[in-house]
Amino acid sequence: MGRVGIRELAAELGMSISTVSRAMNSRGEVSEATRERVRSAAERLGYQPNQSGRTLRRGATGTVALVMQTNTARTAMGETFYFSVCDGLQQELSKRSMDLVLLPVGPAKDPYRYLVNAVDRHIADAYVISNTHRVDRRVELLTERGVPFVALGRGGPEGHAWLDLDFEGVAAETVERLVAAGHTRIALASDDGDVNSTWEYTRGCRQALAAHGLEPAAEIRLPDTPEGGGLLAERLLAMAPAPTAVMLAQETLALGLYRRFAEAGVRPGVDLAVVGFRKNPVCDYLVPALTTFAVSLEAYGRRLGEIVLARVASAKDPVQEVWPMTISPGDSDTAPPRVAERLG
Amino acid sequence: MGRVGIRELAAELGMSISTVSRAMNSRGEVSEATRERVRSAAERLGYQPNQSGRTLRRGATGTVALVMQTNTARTAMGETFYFSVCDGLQQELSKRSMDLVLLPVGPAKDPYRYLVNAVDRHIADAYVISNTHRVDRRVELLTERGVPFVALGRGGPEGHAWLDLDFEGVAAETVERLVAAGHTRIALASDDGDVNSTWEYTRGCRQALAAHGLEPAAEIRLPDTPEGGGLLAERLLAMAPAPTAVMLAQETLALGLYRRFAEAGVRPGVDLAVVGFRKNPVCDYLVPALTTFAVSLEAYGRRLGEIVLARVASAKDPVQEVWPMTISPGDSDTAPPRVAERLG
DNA sequence: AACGTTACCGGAAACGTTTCCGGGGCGCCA
DNA sequence: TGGCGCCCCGGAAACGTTTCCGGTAACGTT
Repeated sequence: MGRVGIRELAAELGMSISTVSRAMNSRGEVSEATRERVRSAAERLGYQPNQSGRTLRRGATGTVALVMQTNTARTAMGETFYFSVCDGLQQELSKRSMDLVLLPVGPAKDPYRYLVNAVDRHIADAYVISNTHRVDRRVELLTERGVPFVALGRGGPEGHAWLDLDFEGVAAETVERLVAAGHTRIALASDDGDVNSTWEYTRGCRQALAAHGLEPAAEIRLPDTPEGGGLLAERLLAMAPAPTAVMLAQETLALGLYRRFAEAGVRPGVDLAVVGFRKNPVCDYLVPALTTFAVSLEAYGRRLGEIVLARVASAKDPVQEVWPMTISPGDSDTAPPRVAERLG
Repeated sequence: MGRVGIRELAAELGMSISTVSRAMNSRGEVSEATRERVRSAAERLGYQPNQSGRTLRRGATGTVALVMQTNTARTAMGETFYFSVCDGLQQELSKRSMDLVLLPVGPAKDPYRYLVNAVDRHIADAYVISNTHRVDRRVELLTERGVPFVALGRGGPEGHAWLDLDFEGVAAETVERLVAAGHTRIALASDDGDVNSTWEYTRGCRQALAAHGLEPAAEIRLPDTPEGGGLLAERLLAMAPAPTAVMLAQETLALGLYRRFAEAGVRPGVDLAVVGFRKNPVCDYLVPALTTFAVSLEAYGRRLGEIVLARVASAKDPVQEVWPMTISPGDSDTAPPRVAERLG
């Protein structure tokens, strides 16, 4: 049995295809009775408007695309992040009956070229780009073409809509917390890529330290992997005087850091304070539990959805918003610095 | 400036749109010279064939959809399962210049209805469904409609293509390993959902134990979360005689299990053997490192891509394949059972 | 009774592409 | 030189839908 199109449905009902179309889309003038008749017949025959035909005529796809790097080597914890955000995003989009698709760009592909292709072929009506860089050509591309989009993360030239986590806020609060505990030699560890998020975190950290007349004891950049955490530990152990606290822009580093420290007999939370950035389920189960900052990614995704919908509706007044996070204290930064001093 | 379509490009070149189309698709009779001329002009003007128009005419979208549950509670441990598989899948699909999109189905949505909708609207030419259940209506749906698909995981009625991890093999090897070490009271912990994977794992475990005249000391089912792991520990501690080993169908359980054991003074790998299923980056950094089974998810994804392409090409001879995994020994199952006996 | 208004519906064009069909050159052979 | 086949190319139909435009019937108003 072939697929049933609008023509077949109209023939079955003995009416014109225009009426059927109107009834299905609840738009234009059509009587309530026929609308109901069409709807039930469509249900019965399993008719669904063909997406390509509709898109071709309407010029709009009714979908939003979230393009994401699936670079697994870098973002070991990345999947749950995206999934949670997607849940919230999808919830919000479905209110306007828009769909969400995810466009995975593998490590072999060039993110820019990938996006150009997607935009050219008009895959979606709006795009969410993530993992924004300090200078990001994708932002230029999308603004130039007039395609609605929201950046999940700041970066690139100004004037576009973005939503981002509160990197400075977290950095500042972390510094306050450590300084209040008496720490003065605070090291800073982050990913060695040029994603914008670590740049913001680093900047926030420097600013907050400067407010206390301090500067980072070290700024160490390495791959955002468990192995990178091991390297970080080596670097910290080699320093003299040793820092009494270390701030991690990526929690993944904590894994290797903890292990290397354990081998060296250094106890996080006792001999040295460690604070991560974003809480994930694993953080609580590290020993000692890692102090991080929690955020409802679902709510974050919902807000993202709101912004996307606003963007589709109007190109004016781009929202630029920082999303707050709340501290989730663990046992990894309870060390008073005087204990740690003995190591130096 | 409006989007440039095939008509504009043809006008610019002074030739017909049919020739342009032929040149762009390298099909039909067209001279090498004009092909080159068209290609370069397309490049220059930034022409890309409109996807909807093409799809409408061709009746094929040129994309494969991987539909995946974004049930975030489930995949709590820094997972990159889907991402890694996507990388491999995408690599393989791009050889036939097909695209990959990911369809996220949130916890609020009904996976079956979601798929029905996607298929009706002809989102993709082929589908990969994951998280297959013991009886899975989606399999029936897709076979009935004659839509090419591959199940990432067994399940549902027979006769369709699937690719799955080697649950029985892993279960058998784990049992052999534990029995060889002298264990006889082996407990089995798994997710309390009805996904097919845990069913296969459990079955393989029972079979392997039966071959030694044994049966599981317990079959404990709980939520696949860190908290579930805590519950698991409670259950194990309450048993008398206590099992000397526990097999985990999901590694996430290890997080809560380790912690609750630590609180109770029970040392995994010394007082009790623990073995997980699939290795992820965190497993190596647990203390003690969790014994699991490793698999190249990228290669797995590439194989998946091959199968999908074969499915698109021909509906005959569905591939049904189990993917091997290799043990990655940690320190969590080195306990000889005689030590553990003292607990019972 | 004539006319304007309203509510609903049908015909047909349009969206952008691919592909079938036919036709014009051109070379080759008899 | 005529006929035949081959290589390219142009015209036009088709894919399935939405929407503009016009038209009919019913109804109220003057």
